[in-house]
Amino acid sequence: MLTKSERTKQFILDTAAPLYNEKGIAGVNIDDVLAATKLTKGCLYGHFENKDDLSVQVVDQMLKKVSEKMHMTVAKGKTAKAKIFAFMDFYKDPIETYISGGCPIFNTAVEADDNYPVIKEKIAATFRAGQEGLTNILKSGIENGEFSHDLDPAVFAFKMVAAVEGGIIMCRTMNTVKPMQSLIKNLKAELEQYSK
Amino acid sequence: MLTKSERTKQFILDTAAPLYNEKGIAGVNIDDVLAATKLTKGCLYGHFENKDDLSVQVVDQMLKKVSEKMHMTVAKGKTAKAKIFAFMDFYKDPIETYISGGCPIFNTAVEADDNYPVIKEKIAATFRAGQEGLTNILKSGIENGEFSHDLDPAVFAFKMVAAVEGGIIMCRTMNTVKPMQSLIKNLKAELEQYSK
DNA sequence: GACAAAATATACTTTTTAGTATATTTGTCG
DNA sequence: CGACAAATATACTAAAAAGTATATTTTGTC
Repeated sequence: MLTKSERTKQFILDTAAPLYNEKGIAGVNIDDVLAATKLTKGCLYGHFENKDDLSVQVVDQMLKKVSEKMHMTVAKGKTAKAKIFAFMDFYKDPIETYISGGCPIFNTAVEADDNYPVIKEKIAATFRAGQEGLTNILKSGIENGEFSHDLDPAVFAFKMVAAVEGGIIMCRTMNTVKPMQSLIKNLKAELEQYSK
Repeated sequence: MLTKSERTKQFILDTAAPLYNEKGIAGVNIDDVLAATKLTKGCLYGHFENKDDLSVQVVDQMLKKVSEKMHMTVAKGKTAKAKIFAFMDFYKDPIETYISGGCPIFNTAVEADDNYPVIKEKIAATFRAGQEGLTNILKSGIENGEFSHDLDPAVFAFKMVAAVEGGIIMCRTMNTVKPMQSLIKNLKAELEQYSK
């Protein structure tokens, strides 16, 4: 069982996560976190050295959680095609996301880019792992005869993730889920072209 | 000719733009802008009511400039295909962008999403105008026989922008331009499939 | 169930950032 | 050229945010 301290720390991270995802790292301040958690400074600073420490840990956890969740979702697919389709469907509603504020990977990627090298590197690792995972699924689909050899796994994996994630941002801004649904349908059709 | 005051204001907007694009709206503070412009508070506040006013005008101008620039670039293409290819090539180097920090539309879209409704609506309008413009180019390409009727203009336009913009963010984070080059090649090939 | 240690709350200080009042300079036009 | 208005600089105040010292409460263990 977790100790009381560990549970509190986890509670802070969980409660702060959607705040960070919505407002961005620079947009969150300690008082926001205190208000959301209904804790006090003494308590917060008992668990985190300073704001930066909190930020890094929150983002770190967000990245881990979404990767895990994505992995679980994809793993449920029995065939390579089913796994890839499961990935596409993950954010089929880009407005009501499982964590409020859209995809935490992309949100933090944009902000970390020129400002937080440590976080940026973690996101890069997340991207690389994701690309590798999806590419391997597509490769195994080619090997087991699901897809033709004309499919370029790495290129399709990149295109798919870039399109879906870019689509999330566009849909959220324009406040409509429609284009995302068409996009997913189109990407699925594109992959079907390579099905045998 | 512009008055001295107008020139100073424009200088502030131009100098602050890359700062905003890199650090985000919440990440920029007045002192950053003063340091970059080498002006003083008295001067800055003579041109802008407050920080919010400055932020809105900077973002507004960034959106206008990038839209204009994009429009010019696309307009140079003689055929529909050339225009679409020109769009894709616009950010073919996602790291050394014409304004430091990546694409200002997407950068601000992510931050404005849950925080700045006024700016968010401006970005939404920019997206809609862009989608309409690209869709119309594709439509005219179908009408003049460049592309087959199997091409869905609106869906391809969305997919292309989403993929390219998403690709920019991924490439910047992973610090590589390679995947973007493959992506553009792939999107061009996809469009070629509909060429007659 | 008492006691030590850990966790949390309170009340403060420090630092950072935004904003303003006023002085000085600069450009423009009679 | 000189006056006057506009533009800019200086030096300040106000507000917000981060961080800390210390008191109090709670937790887990014997």
